[in-house]
Amino acid sequence: MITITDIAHAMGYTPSTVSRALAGSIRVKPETREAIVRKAYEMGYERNALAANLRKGHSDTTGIIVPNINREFFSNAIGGLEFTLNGAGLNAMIFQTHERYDMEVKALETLKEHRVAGIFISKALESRDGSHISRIIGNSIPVVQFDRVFSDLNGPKVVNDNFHGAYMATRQLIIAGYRKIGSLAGNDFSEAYKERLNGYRQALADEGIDYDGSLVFFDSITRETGYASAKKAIAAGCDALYSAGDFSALGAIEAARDAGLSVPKDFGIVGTGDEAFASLMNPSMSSIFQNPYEMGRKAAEIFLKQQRGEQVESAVVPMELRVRESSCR
Amino acid sequence: MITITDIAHAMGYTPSTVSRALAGSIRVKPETREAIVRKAYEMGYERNALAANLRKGHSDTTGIIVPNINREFFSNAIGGLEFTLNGAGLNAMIFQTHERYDMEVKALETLKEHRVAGIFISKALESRDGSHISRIIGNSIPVVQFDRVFSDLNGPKVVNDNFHGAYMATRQLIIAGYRKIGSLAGNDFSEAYKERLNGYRQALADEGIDYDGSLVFFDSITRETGYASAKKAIAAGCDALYSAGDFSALGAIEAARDAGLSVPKDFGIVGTGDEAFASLMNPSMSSIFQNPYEMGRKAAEIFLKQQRGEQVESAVVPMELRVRESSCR
DNA sequence: ATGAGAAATACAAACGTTTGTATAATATTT
DNA sequence: AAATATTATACAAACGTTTGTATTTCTCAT
Repeated sequence: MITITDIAHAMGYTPSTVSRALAGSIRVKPETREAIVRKAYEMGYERNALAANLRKGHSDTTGIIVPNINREFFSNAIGGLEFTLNGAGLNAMIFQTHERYDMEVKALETLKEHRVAGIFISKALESRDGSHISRIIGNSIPVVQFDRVFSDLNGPKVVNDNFHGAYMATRQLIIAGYRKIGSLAGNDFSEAYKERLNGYRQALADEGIDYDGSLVFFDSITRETGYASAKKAIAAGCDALYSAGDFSALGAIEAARDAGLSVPKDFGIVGTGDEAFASLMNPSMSSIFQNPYEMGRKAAEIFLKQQRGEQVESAVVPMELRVRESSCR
Repeated sequence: MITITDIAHAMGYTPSTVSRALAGSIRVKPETREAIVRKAYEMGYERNALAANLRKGHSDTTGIIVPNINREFFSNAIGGLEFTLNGAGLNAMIFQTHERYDMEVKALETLKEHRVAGIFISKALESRDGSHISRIIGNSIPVVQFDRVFSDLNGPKVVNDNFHGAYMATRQLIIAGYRKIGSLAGNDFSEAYKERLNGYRQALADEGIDYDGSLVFFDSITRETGYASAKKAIAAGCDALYSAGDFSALGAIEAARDAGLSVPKDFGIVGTGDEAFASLMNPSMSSIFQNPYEMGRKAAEIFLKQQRGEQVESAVVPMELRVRESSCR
């Protein structure tokens, strides 16, 4: 494998000059620079990023930690991150935690070992607080949190405007004529779910509907739990639900059907996340689009700003209500 | 940041001994090893993977190149790869090509710069052959191809048994009683699609149905092209389709509905890929499951084998027909 | 022609490991 | 007790860059 030293020897220069030439430094005469670049190409030189990173003390690679990459939301957020990072000459190592605390710790340790330039993280459900991040990373590596953030951990965060998303969804159901609207609120007491619940409550309040705590179901937001909770909601007389997740909304639709209710005529629903299947179902499902790609882009931009030494602050990405058949009777 | 040299100085050993102790070498006395490990922990030592990789001449990181991570297939294949690689103490850098040749080249160059231990690649549609891989990587880094492989590029490959998948799908449609069965065959003349077409033809032949080339549509397999092709197929009298993709199958269902046909009573369909929406639709869509997680695992195992110097060979992963409502009248 | 200043390049150390070889310390054999 | 074998650790180079400083070479004004 050809090194800059080989090139230097072959041309009678020193490695330092070759290094600077290849880096495009103005400290080397244009003609020599060109000659060196040409020679490097001829000799089939490939820069060793390992050595360069070691010498520089930090890597040109960043780390992304997410619960799962096979969710619409996260894969698109990664897409946005990658796009912006690549544009700045940075790469990304991706780690999945599968919602497990120990895997999150493992990922952080590996990224620390690799002296990555920065870390983007969306927390695992199992992780209660951000103390492990402080412990492992400290402030040796800039960390940008997105979507699922640790409320106790300082630093820039990119989150959705969950309050307004849930507000719009609930309001749309009310306007469509549904009267007894419950909610599948999630069981992870993260900011995101709290905010969604608040948005739901505010929408009810603004439209003069009393809040009824018995119509709010705190459970995980899977298809199964959604089905079970919706069954209870229907038994309690609900004619609509705002669900903090799309899979639980799907379960709710199934529960409504099994209860002999027609969607959207007898029962309305709006989900959250706009998973691909939401628009492909029949009837199609209304959902709140989270704009994950944009969140990824924002997170990366905040990091790049921070890297340039500029002041950074957290960002809120607006959600977008996508009204489809399931919430329009 | 603490280094092994710091630990060595603090304890009166040399860096080499500390290095060996932390690596668990038997060349250092058990008691010293333990003492060093304890001290390292106390001092908050974090190994610098950059330095270690440089010295060793290769990285503990591998590279994964896929068209897009936000497809059911690829995100799960990555999941399988990661699971196996992590178990062997390896990490992965993921790159998306977005089906573009130039991005594939870029990814390969970056991975080469990083002297990754191995590369897993599923080719971009735009890439006609594997000459760029030979050119950039040569045999400096082991490459394992999966799913979308370059037929002209040697080395281990992990592919689906596309022939049998398509065969089973077509046969199921015949057995269900459909008579004039066309195919949405894809327009990318890769092995995968060719094999699917062959499987389709063989199933027809085995059931004594004549092959009619006019019922086979070579086009990309998007929802839109699927809709358009299915429209023609219906006009030509088809009562069923085997689609080489799920999105085109979805388009076909819409085309059938718009033509006043009921699915599956008047029109049957089986897709390929088993995207999440296939099971969530109404009627649910039959599809061939590609077992991407298993493909990822296999690819990683082949790589690990190769790394151990063992003989490796390509693998074929069976597909699984998931019969649902859309193909059963 | 000479000296100052600028431009171009050389020198050398450093980043933090790993690893082959050498040496010191201990154990074993005769 | 001396010679040998074994074990434990030290020494030093190397991986391929980057970068601060020193040196040489050139340019230009005096």
